[in-house]
Amino acid sequence: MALPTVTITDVAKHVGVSVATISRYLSGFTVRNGEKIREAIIELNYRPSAAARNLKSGRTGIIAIVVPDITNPFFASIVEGAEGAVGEDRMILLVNTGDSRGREEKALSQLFGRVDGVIMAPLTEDEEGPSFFSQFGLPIVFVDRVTQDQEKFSSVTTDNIEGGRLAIAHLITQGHQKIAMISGPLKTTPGKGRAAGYHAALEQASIPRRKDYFVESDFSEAGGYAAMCQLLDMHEPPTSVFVANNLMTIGALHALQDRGVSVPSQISIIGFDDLEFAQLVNPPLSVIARDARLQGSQAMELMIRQLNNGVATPPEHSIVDVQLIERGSCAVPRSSATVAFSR
Amino acid sequence: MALPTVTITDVAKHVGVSVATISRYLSGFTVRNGEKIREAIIELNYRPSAAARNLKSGRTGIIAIVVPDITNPFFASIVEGAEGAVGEDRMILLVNTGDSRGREEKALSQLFGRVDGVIMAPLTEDEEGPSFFSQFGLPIVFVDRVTQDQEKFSSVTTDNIEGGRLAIAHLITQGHQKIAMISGPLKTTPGKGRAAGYHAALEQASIPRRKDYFVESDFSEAGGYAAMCQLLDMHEPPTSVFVANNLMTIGALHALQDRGVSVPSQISIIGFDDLEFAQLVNPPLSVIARDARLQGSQAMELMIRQLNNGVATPPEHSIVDVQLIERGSCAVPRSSATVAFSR
DNA sequence: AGGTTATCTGCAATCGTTACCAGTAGCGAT
DNA sequence: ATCGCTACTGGTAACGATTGCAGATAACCT
Repeated sequence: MALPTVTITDVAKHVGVSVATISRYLSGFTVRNGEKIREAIIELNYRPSAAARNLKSGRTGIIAIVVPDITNPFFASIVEGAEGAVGEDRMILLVNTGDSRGREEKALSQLFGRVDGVIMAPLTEDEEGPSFFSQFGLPIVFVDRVTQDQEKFSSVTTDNIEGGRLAIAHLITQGHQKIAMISGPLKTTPGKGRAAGYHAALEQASIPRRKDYFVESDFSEAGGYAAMCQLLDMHEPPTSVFVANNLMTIGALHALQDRGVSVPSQISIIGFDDLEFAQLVNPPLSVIARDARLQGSQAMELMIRQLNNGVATPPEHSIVDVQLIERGSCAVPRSSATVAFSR
Repeated sequence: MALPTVTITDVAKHVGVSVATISRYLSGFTVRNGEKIREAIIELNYRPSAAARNLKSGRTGIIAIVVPDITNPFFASIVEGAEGAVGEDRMILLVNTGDSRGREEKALSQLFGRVDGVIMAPLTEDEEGPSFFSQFGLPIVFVDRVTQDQEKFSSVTTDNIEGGRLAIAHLITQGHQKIAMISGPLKTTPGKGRAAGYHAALEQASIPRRKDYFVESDFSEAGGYAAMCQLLDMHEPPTSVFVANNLMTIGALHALQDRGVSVPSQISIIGFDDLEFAQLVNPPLSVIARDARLQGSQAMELMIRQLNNGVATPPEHSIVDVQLIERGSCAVPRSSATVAFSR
C-alpha cells in the first residue's frame, strides 16, 4: 500500500508515448498503442486522479444529500431512492446534520466545490429575506421540505394537507369527535401542511377546534412520547390521535404501552409515514403513507436534469401522493362519555 | 447563481496583493491587509476550490462509508455513529451497494482519489488469494464484517459467537429442546459467527444437532419470511427460533402473523439486533443487542487515527459486546409433545 | 511515385491552490 | 548612515489531468 502514487506520466513513460495519448486513450479515442497502454495501466495499477479531473473540468460527479437524521427510516428511504437514480457516473455524498442548524450551515459551506449539486431536506424554512440558500451558488433540490426560494430551486414534496385531511376524515368516519393531533414543528413544511389538513377536515365536519387537542411537538420519538402523555393527562382526553410522523408515532405508542392504554379499544391512533413494522405492532398501525423512495428518486432526477440542461433550467415542483392504509389501530370510539385515563 | 466562478486571483486583484498573500491569509498567517482581504472575500463571495486544494495536498477530507443497505436500521446507526465521530474538518461520502457485488467493486474503484479512506461492510468475504482490497491503495476499516486481510486492515466487529450462544442459552434455560435457527449467509462473518454460537450452545447442552432446524437464509426480510414458513411446515416444528438479524426477524414475524401462530405461547422467537420498535411488537421482542452506533464511531476513530499516524500504523481490531434483552417473546414451551402448525 | 486526406501524435497552456525562495520594507541598535 | 533582524510580500513552480494546435504518420487514390 501507499506505493508512490502512479500518475498518468508514469504510464506514459512506461509505454513510451506522451501523456496526451494516455489521456486520449482514457477518454475513449482510438490510439495506436491502445493495447500496450491497457497493459501498462493494469501493470502499474494506475488510477486517474479524481482531484485533477475535477480541477480541470469543474465537475465532481458527486451529488450531496443533506438530511437531518439518517436513522429515520423515511430519510433512509429517500437516500435509497436517490441512490437508485443517481446513475453510473455520479456518486452520493451524505451529510447527516443531526437536527443541528449549525452543522447544516457548516456542512453546506464545506460542500462547495466538492459536489455538483445538493439535494436537501432543510431544517427550518423560516428564513427571512433573501435566504441563505440563494447565495449558495450550487443547484439545490429540496425534498420533503421547502424554503421560500420556490421560484429558484426545484422541490419534491408530499401532499401533506391531503394527508392530514385523509387521516382526520378516516377518524370522523368512524364516529370520532374528540380528535387530537400531535403535530410537528409549525415552522416546517410538513408540520404546517399536516396541521392544516387536520384543521381543514375538522372544519369541514363542523367539529369545533379545541386548542388543547393540538400539541405541537418536534418530530422526535421523545417528543411524541411527551405529547401523548400530555393528552392522556387531560381531564377530557381525546378518543383518537393523529400523529404527524413516524418517530413521534413510535414515541406515542410507547407512552400508551407504559400507561397501559389499549389501542384501539381505548384510543384510536393513526400515524403519518408507513413503517416496516407497522403491521407487526399490536394492533397493526393504520397510517397515512407515501412513497419515500419515489421522493428520493424524483429529487435525483430533477437534479440530474438540471445539471445536464445547465443553470438556465427553470425549477420544477413535484408532489407525491399520500394514501390511507387501514390496519386496525382505529376503531369506533367506545363511548362518547368522558373517560379519563389513570396515571 | 452561476456567476463566473470567483477564484483566489480575483480576490488578489481586488485587494491589490498577490495570490500568495491571499493563500497565506486563508491558512491563518497574519498578513498586512488582513481586514481588506476579509472584506473582499465576503464582497466577492469567494469560496476556495476544494478540487484545487485536493490536487495540491493529495487529501480530500472525505471518508467513504460503504454499506449494503442504508434502510437497514443497523447500517443507518453505523453511519450515524461514524458521522458523529468524523470531526470538524472531514465529511462522509455514503455508498449504498444494494447488495450488489458489481456495484460494490465499481463504487470502490470510483472512490479512489475522491476519498482519504473507506469504512466498509463488505458484501462477501470469500475472497480467494490476495484479496481485491489489498490492492486498493487506500486505508480501509472493515465494520461488522471482515475479510481475510486481518493483518492489513483494521476492523470493528461484534462478538457474534457469544451473541449466538447467549440467545440459545436463553432458550435452553426456558426449557426448549427443539431450537431452530434462521441463519444468515455462512460466507459472511456475522452469518458464520452466529451460527457457530448456535451450534456451540447446543453442543454444550448436549442437544443433538438437527440439520432441518438450521435454515441458511440471506439476511433479508423476504428470506426470513420464507425460512420461517419452511420451519412451520415441518412435520415436527421447533418450539423456538433464533433469527440471526433484524430484517429476517421482521420477515419471520410477518410469517407467524400470516399463519396465525402466536408468540410466545406457540413458538418462542429471539432476534439479533435491537429495533426501535421491538418493544411495540406483540409480544415485545427479545433480542440479542449491540451498540451499532458505537461500532460506527469506533470505526471512524480507527480510520482517523490511521490517517493521522500515516500508513505505517498497524491495524487494530475492536470487538463490541452483545447483550441479551429479555422482553417476552420467549417462554417455556407449551408442551414437549409434537405440535404441527396448520397451514 | 506523388499528392491528398484522414488519423494520430506531442507540445504546451490551463484549471485554482499551495509552498518554496528570494526579496523588500520597517525598525531598533550601533 | 549603516547594519542586522524580523515580518511580510510577490513570483513561480509544482499538483495531475485535459485539450487546442500544429506537425507527423499512415492510408488511400490516381
